[in-house]
Amino acid sequence: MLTNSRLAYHSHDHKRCVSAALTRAKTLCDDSDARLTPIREAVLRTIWASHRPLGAYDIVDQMALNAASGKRILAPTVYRSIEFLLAQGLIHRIATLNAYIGCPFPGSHHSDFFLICRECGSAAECSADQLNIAVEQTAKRANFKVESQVIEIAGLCPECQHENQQGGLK
Amino acid sequence: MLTNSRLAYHSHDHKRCVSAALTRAKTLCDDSDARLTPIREAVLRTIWASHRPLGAYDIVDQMALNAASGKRILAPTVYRSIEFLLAQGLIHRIATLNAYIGCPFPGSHHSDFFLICRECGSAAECSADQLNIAVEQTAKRANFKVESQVIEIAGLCPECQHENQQGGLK
DNA sequence: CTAATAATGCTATAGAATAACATTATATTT
DNA sequence: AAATATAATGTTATTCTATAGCATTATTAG
Repeated sequence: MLTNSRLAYHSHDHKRCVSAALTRAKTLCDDSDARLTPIREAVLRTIWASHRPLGAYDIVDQMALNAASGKRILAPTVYRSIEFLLAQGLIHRIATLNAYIGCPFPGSHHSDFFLICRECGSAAECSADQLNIAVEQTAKRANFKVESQVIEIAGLCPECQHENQQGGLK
Repeated sequence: MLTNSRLAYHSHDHKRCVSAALTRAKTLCDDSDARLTPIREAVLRTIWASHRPLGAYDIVDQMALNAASGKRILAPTVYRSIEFLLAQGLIHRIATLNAYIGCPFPGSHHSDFFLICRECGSAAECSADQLNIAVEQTAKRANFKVESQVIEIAGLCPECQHENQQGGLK
């Protein structure tokens, strides 16, 4: 099973996640003649600020804060960057949250799903053959031809399960 | 595998789907002391007009048409009915479409998923142990505690695959 | 019958996403 | 380098989805 759940839910040197994501993004865009402009890169960096899916307007606000000097990047521009990053496979949309999250392993073709913690908000991306096979087989039994799939699982991540136990009834 | 895919994708006597859904709804609401008011029933009937997920504002429009005489039912009222019907398990929300669809087998506890045809818009609900087990096991490997899941699969239903073949390159 | 609770009506607004068109930047061709 | 085409961004307005807040009406409980 391919997953970034270790990183997503536990404290770690997140700067490495960000720099790795940006490096991969540059490489992939170079290879496919896609233009990772400064704005697009800034949007990607903003999304990668954490492992929590981020709403489009949160991105707008964050970018305004970070570039406190210049002019605001407005919603349509952010949405265009999102569209670009989605097309490149550098980010994913979380339908149940209307939010966006960085893809930890772009480039590798994968049918992915997300484990989203309702407590801390962090989401891990996973790819499991077993699940993809189950999807294919059940669809096949209905003679349905699968083209895309959205699998979003909500619950408690390891850390937040632990904290809930410690916290008792609170 | 529990599914209504036969009905959802193929022509059938849909009036029976509607009356069955309404009968079940009344029974379930009676049993749980939930009040299936005329408006709520009308919303449920509107959603059951087809096997295609229906947007909240489409419901608003349809209800205005049907009750052409009296006064319009406005969005907040429709959303309240939706909230009620979701709570009773009589309908489901399709996150990828921001739309709502009748549950063909309410009352039975089931972790369900949807096969949504991008061509005709019809969606079948399915419940497959194999898929639920796969979800549980993959989540377990990440030490993630599952509470709810959204699985929405898009593609082509049997009918629309067939039509595409017949239509050739068009 | 009255008080309490639930449901609906109604207005406004929040939140997510895109349309349409102007402007600027980048790439391509000559 | 200049001219042209293409891509990206700026800007304003709007559409679509969903809910907040409060008034009114209906239903239930005592």
